[in-house]
Amino acid sequence: MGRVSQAQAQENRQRVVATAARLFREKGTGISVADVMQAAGLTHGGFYKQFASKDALVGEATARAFAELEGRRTQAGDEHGGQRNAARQALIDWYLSAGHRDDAADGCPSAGLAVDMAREAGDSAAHRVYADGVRDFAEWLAVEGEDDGLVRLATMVGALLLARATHDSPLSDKILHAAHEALSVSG
Amino acid sequence: MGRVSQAQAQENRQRVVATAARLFREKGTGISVADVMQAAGLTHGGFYKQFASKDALVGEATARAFAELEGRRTQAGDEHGGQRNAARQALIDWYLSAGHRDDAADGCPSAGLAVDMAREAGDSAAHRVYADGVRDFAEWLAVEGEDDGLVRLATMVGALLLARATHDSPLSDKILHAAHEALSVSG
DNA sequence: TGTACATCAGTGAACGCGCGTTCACTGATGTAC
DNA sequence: TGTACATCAGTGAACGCGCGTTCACTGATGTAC
Repeated sequence: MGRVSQAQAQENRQRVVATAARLFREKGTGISVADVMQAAGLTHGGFYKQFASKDALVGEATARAFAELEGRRTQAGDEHGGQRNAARQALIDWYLSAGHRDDAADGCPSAGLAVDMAREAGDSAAHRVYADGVRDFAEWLAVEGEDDGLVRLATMVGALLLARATHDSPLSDKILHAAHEALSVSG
Repeated sequence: MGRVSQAQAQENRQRVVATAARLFREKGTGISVADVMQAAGLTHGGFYKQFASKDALVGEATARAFAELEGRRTQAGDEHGGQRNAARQALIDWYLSAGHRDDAADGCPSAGLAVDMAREAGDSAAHRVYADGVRDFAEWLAVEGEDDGLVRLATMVGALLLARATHDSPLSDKILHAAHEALSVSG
């Protein structure tokens, strides 16, 4: 193949991060470097020209996934003209939908990466990014003057993960519906 | 070593299942057969004399972990003389404690195995056992005539997994406390 | 109850395979003049 | 603006290692008489 332009190299690098951000959420951070590179349309040998290690990619991909989530929040805010309650409800509608359950790759990293973060060493870059992302998301979900959003987020994450784990059972839809109703009544 | 008595062989088999039930919850079902066997005090070669495959062990260990959870529920019921509300509150107290967060091996399989179930094929024995276990647990958590327990369970699982994923941050305790308060007020 | 032998739980080495990471090589890009 | 050459993104094969699984072997247990 030979050398590639600096602009092309940066584009390739970003594609690897974006691909990893999707695959880590869907399959876990255990997915191989070779699989990520192949999904990004490259061979695995070149990975270490762009990243110091797989851990470094996990850190960047985690940040990227939370940036995508923040994009969804901003979009929900824009679509509802800055009305916080309506924007929050729109995000909750998406969060507890069958679509989100069945598409972890484009979904919330608080849920998709939770177990991988729990089982990893505690002082990594990914960890700090993850904790910051969870805190920001909870703050956005908070109802001003009433709560800090942490319980609302816990209910959303728990319902989503339980629904995914029982995806082959009628229980899966029941969990989503029950959580959605609970979070729509009390707002 | 030579042959071992049938009673000893059964005891060894049960020890492997119990060890796997702990390690799968703590480290995920990705932990190796060799590691499980070593933790049970055996060499890995003999594994296939007792189990058809690693998947078979995952199925049995999942059932065992849910049986342990059922034991906790029964114990909570006994300790409160059959008073359902008090027993439920005792279990919630344990569930949302730092001790449970830091000891996944002895903890709730609904939470500890959720992501592994989500990422596995949908028609395994472990899946059916898992879905049944979640359903039973939710029913036990339900407040008769008021709800079906699914939202309560989702909040508990979500708070526990988020607390584990942020275990290196002050956010972790905050999540547990917020969820515990929410589930103690509304009962 | 004793003896002779078949059974089989557990051992330890090996299998093919995929992992994260390294490296010699390629050849278009970027740069010095 | 052209030319000569150094740079380095990407390739493809290889590394040591651990995975799930298999297998020849051991020798105490269980059983037939």
